[in-house]
Amino acid sequence: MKENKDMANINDVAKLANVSKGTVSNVFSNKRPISDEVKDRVFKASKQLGYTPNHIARSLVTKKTMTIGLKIPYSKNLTLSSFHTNLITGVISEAAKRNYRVLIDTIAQDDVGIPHLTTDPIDGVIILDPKQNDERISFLQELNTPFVVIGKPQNLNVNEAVPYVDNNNEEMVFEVTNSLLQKGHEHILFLNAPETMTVSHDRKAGFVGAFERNNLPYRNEDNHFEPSIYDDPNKYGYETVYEKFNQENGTPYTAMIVDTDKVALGALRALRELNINVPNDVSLIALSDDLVLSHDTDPQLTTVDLAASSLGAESVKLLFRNMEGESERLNHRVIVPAKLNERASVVNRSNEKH
Amino acid sequence: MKENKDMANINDVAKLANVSKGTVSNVFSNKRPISDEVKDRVFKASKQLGYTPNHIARSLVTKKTMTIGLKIPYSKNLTLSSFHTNLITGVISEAAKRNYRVLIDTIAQDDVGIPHLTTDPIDGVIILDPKQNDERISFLQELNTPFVVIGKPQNLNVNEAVPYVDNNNEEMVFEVTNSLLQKGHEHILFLNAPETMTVSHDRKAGFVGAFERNNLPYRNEDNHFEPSIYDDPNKYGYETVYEKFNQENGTPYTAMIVDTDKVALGALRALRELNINVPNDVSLIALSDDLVLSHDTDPQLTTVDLAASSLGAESVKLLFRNMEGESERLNHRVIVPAKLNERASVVNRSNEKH
DNA sequence: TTGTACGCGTTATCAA
DNA sequence: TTGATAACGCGTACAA
Repeated sequence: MKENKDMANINDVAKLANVSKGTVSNVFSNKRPISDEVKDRVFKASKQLGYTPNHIARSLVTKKTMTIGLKIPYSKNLTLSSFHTNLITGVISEAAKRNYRVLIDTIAQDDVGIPHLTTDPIDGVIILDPKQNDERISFLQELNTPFVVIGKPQNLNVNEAVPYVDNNNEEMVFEVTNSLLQKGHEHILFLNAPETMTVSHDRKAGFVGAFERNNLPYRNEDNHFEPSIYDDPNKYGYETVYEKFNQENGTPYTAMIVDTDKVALGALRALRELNINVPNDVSLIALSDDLVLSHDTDPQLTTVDLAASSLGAESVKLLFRNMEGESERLNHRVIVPAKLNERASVVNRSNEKH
Repeated sequence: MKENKDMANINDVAKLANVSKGTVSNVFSNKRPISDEVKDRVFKASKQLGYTPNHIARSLVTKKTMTIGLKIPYSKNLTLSSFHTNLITGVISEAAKRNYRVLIDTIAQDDVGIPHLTTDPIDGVIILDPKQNDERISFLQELNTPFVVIGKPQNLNVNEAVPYVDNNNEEMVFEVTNSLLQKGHEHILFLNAPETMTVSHDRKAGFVGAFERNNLPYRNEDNHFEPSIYDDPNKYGYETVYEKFNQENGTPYTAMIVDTDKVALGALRALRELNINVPNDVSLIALSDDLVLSHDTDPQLTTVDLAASSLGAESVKLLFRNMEGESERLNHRVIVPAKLNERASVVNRSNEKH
């Protein structure tokens, strides 16, 4: 009965079971066949001593931790959106299929550029919210740590292909914008993500492209990047809409595309206060991931489902391909298509008797 | 230029900088003062070789991983609710304050009883959703791993005090029920959590207690435990309400308390289809954590905020007190009060002209 | 500061 | 085939 004593180790078990260290090791790792009789002795001794193989010592020699990292940057306080939640779920579930677990590591935006003082106890890492010339990417390449980016990396200083998983952002916003233009909306406001995020440029390209395709004039102020001052997306939606729509001479836009579900909620609130009806006065589409939420707004929100869970799962798959060293021959890029869910917040103006 | 070679280790650096291993170690860990000149040599050599201290080797000797585990059981597929999300946020943020990170470990409900084959590379662990006689608790005690339970553990086979963090569930449901009774609701339906979860019994006690206090009859069918068949809480709310309220002779209840926000959404949907108005026909209160959601239902939902983020943060604080060995003298129990947010989904029947 | 034992498994290599 | 032996991985800590 060694109670408060330190845990038993492999030597104690070997001694008690009258076998060697190596045999105990093989019993637990199944690397070599062991006779049932010996196995039994070892298990009995282990149970008696309360022995469990030490994960750390094992990792030291196998160089596997059975863990992948997930690096989530945050701006001021950590707040996980439903996009994050779904993405994390996808990562965890896919990792679990391979008996891997997920180490969540949050970093303040300001610290993104600072290298870690020690290597992480992980076999690979998924990084979120890549910024232009994101220094995390060069660090990881130096350390030779397998990694995958969620979102489109734009590192000009890196010549190798960076593996990443992303939505078809340009195409997705093109399609959404195009469908609005086809429905007779000529003035569309886009509340885009912050300019520092690479995704915002793809989306802007799709937005502008749709106007060009339809031979309609695009004005630069129609694309509105989120200013960095906001840490509350709801507030961003509310204040921006209030500012843009609080005008004497009618509503300047007949449709809006907004970055996230939370921005949409803020926008809805502002429009309600301004007595602007959705969808009759203004149609609204959110690039969103919270399907529960969108069903329970009034009106039900037309959204683009970003399939965050798939993004997470695909990033794990790609990461494992990298970890297995197949990276050279494989696609470095996985595109997860977004899906338009049409609900009640969009109206067709062509049919209207305006 | 050792590129594809293995990473440099402490010996390589020591050799190149012309110092001993120990000195290099101290330069990185700051355990002993080192002259600036030597420090500089070491840093230069490290940079040249791309050396970073190996976290695993360090853990092996310090016996610290700077990581805490978070064990989340799931029933069928892993789905993280907003309660989980907030809780995780609280855990991560509080851990980050101490330079700790969080290893998320999900376990299928069915596997809760199966011991792990190796010790986890963590310094302590937080476990969620304790069940009656949860075997994880005895395992952790055997392994001497510091742990904290979120929710009330009920292990009859364990005599020691189990440290846990919980809401004041009995009191909270008592208050909520009491306030409804005071408002003239005599028939209240409680869609409780599954009977297997310890929390459901505390809540039932508060529910029943409020009837007793008000000298009103409590009927056993008024407390409805969630059957284990559901893995979708929305469906649970929808189907149960449909079944209970789809009757010829008027609505059998004038008020409902439901377990989570998602159950509330399902309940709202069913009531809408049954043409039962909330709150005029039936008042509704959700034991919920999603403040965004509750603002955007129609009507806005009266909820009890479970303060999941605080639950997470407090559990980390308690865990650290345990890890520092102070457990003997300290409180093993932290209660995080829930907070009633009154909104539009509850009506006062005493004032009505019924 | 330096040298060196140490922690705890794994994995050749060798022996039976 | 199975079992035993010894070297190894990578820092830390303590005596010299």
